Amino acid sequence: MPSPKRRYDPDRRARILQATLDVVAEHGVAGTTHRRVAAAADVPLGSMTYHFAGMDELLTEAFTLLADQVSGRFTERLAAASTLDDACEAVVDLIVDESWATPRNMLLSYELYAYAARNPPLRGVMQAWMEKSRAALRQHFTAETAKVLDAVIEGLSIHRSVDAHPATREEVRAIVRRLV
Amino acid sequence: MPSPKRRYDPDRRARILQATLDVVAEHGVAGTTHRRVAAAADVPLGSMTYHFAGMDELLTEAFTLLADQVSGRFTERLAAASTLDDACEAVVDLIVDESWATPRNMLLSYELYAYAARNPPLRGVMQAWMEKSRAALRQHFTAETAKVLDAVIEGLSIHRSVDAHPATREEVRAIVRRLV
DNA sequence: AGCTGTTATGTACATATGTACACAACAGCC
DNA sequence: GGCTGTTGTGTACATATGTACATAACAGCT
Repeated sequence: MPSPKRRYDPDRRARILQATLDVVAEHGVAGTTHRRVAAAADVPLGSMTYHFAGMDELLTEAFTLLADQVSGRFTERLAAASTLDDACEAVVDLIVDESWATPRNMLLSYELYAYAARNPPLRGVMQAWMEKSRAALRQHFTAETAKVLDAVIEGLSIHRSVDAHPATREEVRAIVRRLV
Repeated sequence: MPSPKRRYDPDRRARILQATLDVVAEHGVAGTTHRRVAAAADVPLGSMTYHFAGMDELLTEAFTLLADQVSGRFTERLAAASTLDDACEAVVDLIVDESWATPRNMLLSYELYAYAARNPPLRGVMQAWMEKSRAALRQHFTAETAKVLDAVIEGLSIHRSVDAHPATREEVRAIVRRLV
């Protein structure tokens, strides 16, 4: 039995996962199929069942990747702030910045919430995500304030994505200021 | 041409819509099929296409019904409050009360958010829902506070549904007090 | 009763979908 | 070169699904 060298290409796997998120963003979990993902990732259909045991595994891993990416950027943005004022501004950014609370990210979050409700492993992922966000906030605020801010970020982001006339940056800033 | 008397039974239609929500709650939009809904409503498959032009119409009407029911109860709960203290307690109830922020309601909300993102008519429904909630809050609080409370209710409800150790009623009360 | 238009149902069918699996391609080693 | 075990693909197939539609059931009317 020579050197095992189990070397299946992680690149392809990663590309499929990324494509899965693209497809979910465009068609929803309901419209996500092996074929569509394969087309989006530009891999043959056979690759799907080769790399992933089934639809569940595919979606679970894709959503886990999403949580990692998003919470990573969340933490980065907050870590970049040094003063309390900076931290407040970072929070405002996380709510109103078009490059963060993008329609795509919001959409994927909704799909994740819905999917995780019926998928125990993903519930764990979401709990970890939430805890990581709070930890990032705790670098600048008290534990209590961190919890409230976390909830407000969530709620305002959602409402802004629905509202026909979303709150302006100044309004959001006023709300954040009021909370700290 | 005698009296038109178009009398097709609205009962059956309503029952199908209710069953649709049940099926969505149990299997998600992704797992909702005409056959499953028909079985849940105890009607023949043919009734599906007879009463609803297609899956889209079915889901759109079902989610619209959900929004009406939920926002109705939201408004009722707040209208029952007479003093400011009562109003605060009502808000706390809306967040922590097991009969309101039920797993089922949260789950259906997530599915609705995700679905509405790709369904323009439902976006209007959601905007109306949000506006109605804010109006109910404005009976007791200023417009600004109403907006924040609305967002906090949303965010805290979601986080409570994810959190392994959700905030207690007292903690939530403290947060609400802090905001008004 | 018979006639007529509306309401409702069972069923058939084209298509989409998840998944398995027989094979191909290929790297490493002799 | 040939041999071998692993990695990757094209394809076939059973099943699930949306939807149409030919009838049935029935209410109202004469």
